[in-house]
Amino acid sequence: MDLTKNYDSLEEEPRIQEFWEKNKVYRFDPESKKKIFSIDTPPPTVSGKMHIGHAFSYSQQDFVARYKRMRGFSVFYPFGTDDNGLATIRLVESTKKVKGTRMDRQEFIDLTMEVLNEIRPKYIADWKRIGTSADFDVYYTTINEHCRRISQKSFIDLHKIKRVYKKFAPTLWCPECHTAIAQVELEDREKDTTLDYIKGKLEDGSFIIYATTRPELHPGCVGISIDEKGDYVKVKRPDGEIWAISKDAVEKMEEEFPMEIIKTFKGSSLAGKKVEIKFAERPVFVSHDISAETKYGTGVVYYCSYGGLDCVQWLARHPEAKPVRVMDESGTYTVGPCKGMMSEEARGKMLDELDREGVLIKKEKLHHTTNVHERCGTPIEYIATEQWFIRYLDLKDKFLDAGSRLNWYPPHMKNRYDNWIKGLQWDWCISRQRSFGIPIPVWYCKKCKEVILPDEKDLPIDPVKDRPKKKCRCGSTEFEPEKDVLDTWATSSLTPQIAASLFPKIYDKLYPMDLRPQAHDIITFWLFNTLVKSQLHNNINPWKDVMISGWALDPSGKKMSKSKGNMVEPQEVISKYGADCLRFWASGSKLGEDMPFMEKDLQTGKKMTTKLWNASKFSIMNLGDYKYRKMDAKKINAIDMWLLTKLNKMVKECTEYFDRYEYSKTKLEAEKFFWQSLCDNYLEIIKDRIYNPGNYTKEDIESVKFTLYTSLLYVLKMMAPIMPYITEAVYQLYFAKIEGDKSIHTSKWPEYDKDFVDEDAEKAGDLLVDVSSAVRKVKSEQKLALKTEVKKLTIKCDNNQKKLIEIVIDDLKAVTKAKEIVFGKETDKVSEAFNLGINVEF
RNA sequence: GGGCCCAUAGUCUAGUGGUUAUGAUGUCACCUUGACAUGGUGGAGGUCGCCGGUUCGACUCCGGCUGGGCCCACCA
Repeated sequence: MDLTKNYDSLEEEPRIQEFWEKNKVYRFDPESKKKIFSIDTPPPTVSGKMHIGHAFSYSQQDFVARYKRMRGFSVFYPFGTDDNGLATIRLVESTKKVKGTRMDRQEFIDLTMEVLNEIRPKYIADWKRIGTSADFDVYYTTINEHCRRISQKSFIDLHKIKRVYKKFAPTLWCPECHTAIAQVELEDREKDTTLDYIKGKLEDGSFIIYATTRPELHPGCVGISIDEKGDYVKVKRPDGEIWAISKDAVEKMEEEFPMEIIKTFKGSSLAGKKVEIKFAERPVFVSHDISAETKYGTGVVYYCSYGGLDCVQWLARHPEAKPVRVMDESGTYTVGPCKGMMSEEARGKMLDELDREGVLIKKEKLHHTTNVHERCGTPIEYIATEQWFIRYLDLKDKFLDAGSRLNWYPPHMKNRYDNWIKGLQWDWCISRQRSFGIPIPVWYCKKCKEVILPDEKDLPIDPVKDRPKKKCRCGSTEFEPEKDVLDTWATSSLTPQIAASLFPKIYDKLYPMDLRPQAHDIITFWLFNTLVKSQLHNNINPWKDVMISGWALDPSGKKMSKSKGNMVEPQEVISKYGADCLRFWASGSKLGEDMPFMEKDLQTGKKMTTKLWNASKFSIMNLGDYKYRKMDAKKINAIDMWLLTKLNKMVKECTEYFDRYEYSKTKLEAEKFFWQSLCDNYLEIIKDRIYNPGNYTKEDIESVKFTLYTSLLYVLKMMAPIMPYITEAVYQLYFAKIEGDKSIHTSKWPEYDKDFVDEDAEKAGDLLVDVSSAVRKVKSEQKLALKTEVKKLTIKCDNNQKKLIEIVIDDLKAVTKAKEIVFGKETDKVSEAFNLGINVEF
């Protein structure tokens, strides 16, 4: 770089990045005596490409990391990738055109590892390119040996304290992925379907009418419920048929189905009645249940194993009803007329069958939301299988309490956490029926079925390949391996422990961590799960602070998604504007707020870069061979003191903002100081001193150079966390050799210095700016160039103002090009905008 | 249905119990001045979503409403 050129971020940034890497500027030194600030960096899921939302929130995290580093902390800022989950499997399946469930287990594992090793470096390169100041040597992938060991140890430890258990129970199941999934992996999908009204035959020949959205589950019907306190009726149809429905339902149905009430009674008199349900294995009995309400449907609910969470809960309340298995792991029906079909197809078939049997009376159009698996969009089923769970529903209060001990930035994000916990319905299902992932470290004794756990020192293990080192308690040496793997969240919920144990000697200094930065969409997944693990294992919170970023939205403020095709790729943006511009944009949103992505905002960052470069160019050229030494505040010129006062106040504010993770306000203040005070005014004011040093004393020149040097350096430092490239470029060009730090990013954050704060000087300078502004306005109105000389400038003001202006009168003359300045009353032009009037004679 | 967030010039946005309501972008006029035309100066553009209340005074605090967003639940 040299001063004559324009700054080209596209050319310079890769070079600067290389400089950082070569000099290991962001290296974490475990031996350092500095106080540690540890960050629980989110490990992005390796999925091909970084998206703009990543660029947005990772930039925001990085502002903080860089700030803390400059504040003198030894910043522990590791980097990991999350690559053991379903997302990875899907990536491999789609790029290699294979299907994990149909491949040999080991072959698929090998293939997946191969793909990961190939794409990972390219993927990480995007994070480096946006200027992430993590130490990329402090690295983990959630599938590597280190993570496998810690994750398996976590399983074993929780098993020992009986927090992990295995149970045959209905589970959320994805028929497409062939695996159990967790509540948090569900997504809503709007759907048009029908609510089907069906007749069940009572023993007296009358019919009880129930409505369902899942008629295909008839073979699995296990019961019918009503509200025992509700009002029900028997009605007579024109053809003589007798129906039993709730009283409330009559109103809704009688228009379409003429009916005459012949008897009114309480729901309780239906209880115990036997009902013949078509295609059900055996007759079911009417029972009371709290979930049945007369005002919904017909007031009669039919329950299947398993139509949904409600059915699962109903079965738990009705132990007399035994579940019937109707489908296999692929969601295929194994019994009844729909044998061999999946739910969608089965629904149509079953409706035809029911119609033919004469029990289908009505199909009502219904628009509702169903749960689908977020990874593949497949409607989920509930299937009873054997799964491993972490038992935590009993600890809701503990987690709520732990959550309230975290410092939330911004505070209202805690509500999402609380809301989630209050709504939890299931223990945490951690087993997945996949071949790729961290194996659940368990064998079963073939003889006595006892669970055999490996020794901690042997971890990680793969029970399919490895064998237990000792006999079962019953003496048997025959074992069955557990084939399931752990859900990826079971591992990624251990990132603080995973990262900290990369440096075992200082583990206690790293964990619990200082900060968890992340976006708001995964509060319920990652944040909550991490807290759970830390509480279960160590009874402590995993971090002190959590900082929640918002999302990057599309230009019209809509969420970006692949399906909508409104994604913006950061790579494109960077190759056009550079990383500083992207980061500048990301710094414009308040923490936690979503922000629409608009290309013109990148232009603003570009302008900022150019302005920083040009102002630096001007300053450096004119500082010449200036030897910096701290000046005595008493020897500083008034107008210089004006700027230094503003500078110090800005430093104080910006520091306070950054300590609260309010990087956007820091940026705002620093930008305002730089553009308005420094560039628009100060640089113009001092030009006469700079260009005509002969007209000034040595002290005047020393003062201006000291001020210019300090202000520019401070501005660069304040902006360094946000725009790390341009600030580094200028620092290297000029300041590095004087200041002695190898990088601006390891230099010290400026400190507020009260010696350089002078209220009178600030007021005087402000008056100067007001007057010169008014003069500019006059010149502009008269269509004159700003350099036009003023013969006589008259200022009308009070005595206090006069005294202040006199302090800076030479600078005022210089900046307004006024030959003469007088104070007086003979103003004929009073500017409305100012509380002082001026008169300008040319 | 529950919870949370948001509403400020055409667009995006800052902000505070009393100022002339911030900045960007766009727009209009002027200025090619020895850092910068990727610039500078100035102008126009707002009943701060609506309705009440508290207050001497509300864009700001409180309540309600409307609209938008997010999270959660449910729709048998």
